[in-house]
Amino acid sequence: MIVSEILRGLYDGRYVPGQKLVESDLTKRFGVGRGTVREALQRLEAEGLTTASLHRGARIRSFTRDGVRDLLEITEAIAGLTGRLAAERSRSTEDLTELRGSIEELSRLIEAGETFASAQLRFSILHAIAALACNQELFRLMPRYDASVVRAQFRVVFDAKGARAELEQFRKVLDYILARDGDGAELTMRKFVRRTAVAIQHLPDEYFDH
Amino acid sequence: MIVSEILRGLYDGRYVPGQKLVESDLTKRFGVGRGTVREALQRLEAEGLTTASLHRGARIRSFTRDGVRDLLEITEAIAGLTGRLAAERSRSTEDLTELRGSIEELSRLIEAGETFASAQLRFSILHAIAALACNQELFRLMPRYDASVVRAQFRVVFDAKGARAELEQFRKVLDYILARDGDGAELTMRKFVRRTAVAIQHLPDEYFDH
DNA sequence: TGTTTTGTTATTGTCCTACAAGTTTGTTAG
DNA sequence: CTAACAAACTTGTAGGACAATAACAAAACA
Repeated sequence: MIVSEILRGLYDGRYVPGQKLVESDLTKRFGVGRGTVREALQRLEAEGLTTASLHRGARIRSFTRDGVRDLLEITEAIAGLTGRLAAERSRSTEDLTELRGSIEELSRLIEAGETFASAQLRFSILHAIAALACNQELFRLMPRYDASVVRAQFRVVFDAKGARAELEQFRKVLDYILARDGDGAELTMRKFVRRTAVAIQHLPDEYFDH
Repeated sequence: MIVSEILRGLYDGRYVPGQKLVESDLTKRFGVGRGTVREALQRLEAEGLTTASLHRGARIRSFTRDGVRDLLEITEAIAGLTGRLAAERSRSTEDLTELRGSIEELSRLIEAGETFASAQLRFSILHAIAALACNQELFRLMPRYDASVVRAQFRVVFDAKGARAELEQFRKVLDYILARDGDGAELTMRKFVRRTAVAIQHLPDEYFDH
């Protein structure tokens, strides 16, 4: 699939924010028709990974300082809602124990330096929390790939230290969910995003698009 | 544009939730190629107006009871954020006076029974509030058309009485924005959505998809 | 030299046709 | 009435053609 391949390429640096995606290149690269490529590009745009303008084609998104602030403001609100709903609505105890298991595995992966695997597991943990929230619409919003662009563009922020801090937040959220404390879960999820937002805003200008 | 035409058709009942959208019909109806139709359908799906499944094509979305609850939970969070940011960040006084003018005009349109015009103005008021929030990402989320489906499917809820209640909420939000009261603006915007959600949940089963 | 104009090229937007893959509908036999 | 089968329809995908536009390079001019 073109979309997942570009995502993967974004992770390991083959694609970088701002890069142009030319249709004819992609048809050759993936051996598919132009229609298929165009559909993939549209999907990428809908999910926030690229921006397109008329007769100019698609580029991988590149955030300005304000742009990433705006995105993370919304992400914070959505993450908070997810935490709250998970705490207030989760019923399945087996999902919760599975979540605890995933968190501990993430801890191992981080310490082992398995960055790609831990990024994937991190995503699946967020997905699991969204599942606890029993809200299907969250799944329509969650796989938005703009988060992947943020991680690619501000890679320095997502180091092992940040990962450990995130891990701690995951543990706290899980406790709040178990305690059915909606306020606590919301606040923790929000802090989890805001910590990232603050770290990014502290970066110097050269990390941002202009 | 196909998208806007279908939106319009959804408003005045030519398209109804659950209805199938066949590519060949649309090519004839709009006199465009199949590729163009497919792109339009994809855009509609990305924006939540239709759902598509493999080899079965696209249908206009039809909400279950839980589905619309889920959607409005998220809408409430986003609307709350919009209100908060508008109160905390708005600087331009001319935008504010223009907003006040739009609200008064909406009042006139509602009393005159101009339902389509008032629906459009209502949308542009929400847009104006989002503009006050100074967050470009909100504009990427706002034009999601799933709200149009909700209005089409649960039409009875959006009557003149509801419109007047909304109007009152708009006035309150504007006051909170002028007072730079983020908490008040957030709460009012949230109530504004929740009122709709509650009204919809009170409808009998036959209004919902199963 | 620097700037404006013009022409070339590359890319996208849209259309068309064709065929394979899959779903839905209709028919017939049991 | 049900199940199996066949036909018709719809979608998914490939590939080609053409016009519209943008990006770039070259030429003309001040």
